[in-house]
Amino acid sequence: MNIGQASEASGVSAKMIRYYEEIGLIRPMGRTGNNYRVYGDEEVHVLRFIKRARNLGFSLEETETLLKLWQDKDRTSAAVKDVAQAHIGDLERRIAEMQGMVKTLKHLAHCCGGDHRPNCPILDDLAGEAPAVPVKTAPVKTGPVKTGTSA
Amino acid sequence: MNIGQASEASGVSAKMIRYYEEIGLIRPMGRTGNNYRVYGDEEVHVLRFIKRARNLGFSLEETETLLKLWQDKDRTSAAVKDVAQAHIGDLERRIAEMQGMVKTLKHLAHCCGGDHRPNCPILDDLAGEAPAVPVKTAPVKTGPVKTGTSA
DNA sequence: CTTGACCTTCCCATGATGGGAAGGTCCACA
DNA sequence: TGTGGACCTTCCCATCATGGGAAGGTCAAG
Repeated sequence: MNIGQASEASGVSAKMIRYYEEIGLIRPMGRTGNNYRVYGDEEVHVLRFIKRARNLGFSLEETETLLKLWQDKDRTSAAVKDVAQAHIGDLERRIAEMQGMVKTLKHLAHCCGGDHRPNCPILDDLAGEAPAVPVKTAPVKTGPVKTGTSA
Repeated sequence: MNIGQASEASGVSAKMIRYYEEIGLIRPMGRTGNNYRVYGDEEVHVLRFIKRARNLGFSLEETETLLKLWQDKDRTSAAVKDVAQAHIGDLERRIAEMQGMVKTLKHLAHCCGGDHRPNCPILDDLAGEAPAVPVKTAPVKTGPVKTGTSA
């Protein structure tokens, strides 16, 4: 199986497969005489694992950890659960932060006429005048999570 | 006022102030004889506007739009509201996507013993076996939003 | 033998931010 | 007057995960 077929079968782009190999997330594949990478079902399975982890919002680093745990027969399910729960915490923090933004924005939008006149409470708020809702969003790192359609 | 003081007064790092100037978000500042940028209250006000917009999750591009509307006396509040509502939609999509992830992850974590044994439904799910919850997250772009403490 | 669909590597861009080097400037204090 | 430290300047690099595209090799079918 060439990289194109592995890509097709796993849902991971050829570009990304090469990248994952480059950063050591997956082992360098064997090559045919023409220098083409060769993949088997085993490799596709790994790629799908990665794909699924990414779809659940795990970073590549977390994904690597999970991948190692998956391949480690002496793992404890507690170790896996820890990774998952840390990630859940991450997501929940980011969700809360964004919900705070939405709340403020909805309030401002509600107060805004949305008509032909220039007067606008949204801009007033941004400009620091009329601090309608002094929202207190926590200092949270709202990072990646770029997921495409999930598997 | 030097860049350090403007930074202090606006909450925008000196690094970012220079960057905003470079990308044309703010006008190039005047310089003193020693080539230092000089800032006045006007500029600090603009920087705080940007800071606040960023805290509400607007991208720099959206922030630029808002900034222009703010400075345009012929704007309509409808135009501003449109930008805000598009952003609310964005945020809500991302929130929904992340909530889907959390839901799946919580279910998996719940099913996971979290003990010393290797058996783990989380890994089983990632590996494609036992597709416990075939979550259907929509293909949403869950991008930036990196906000620090809000103003 | 040509055409087109693959594959390869290499470099660049994204978005917003920080880190840090190398060098100039300014002020306060001894 | 000198000097140290706190500023400022520009320039380059890193992040994170991904895509775009160029330049060139390979292969299979027509």
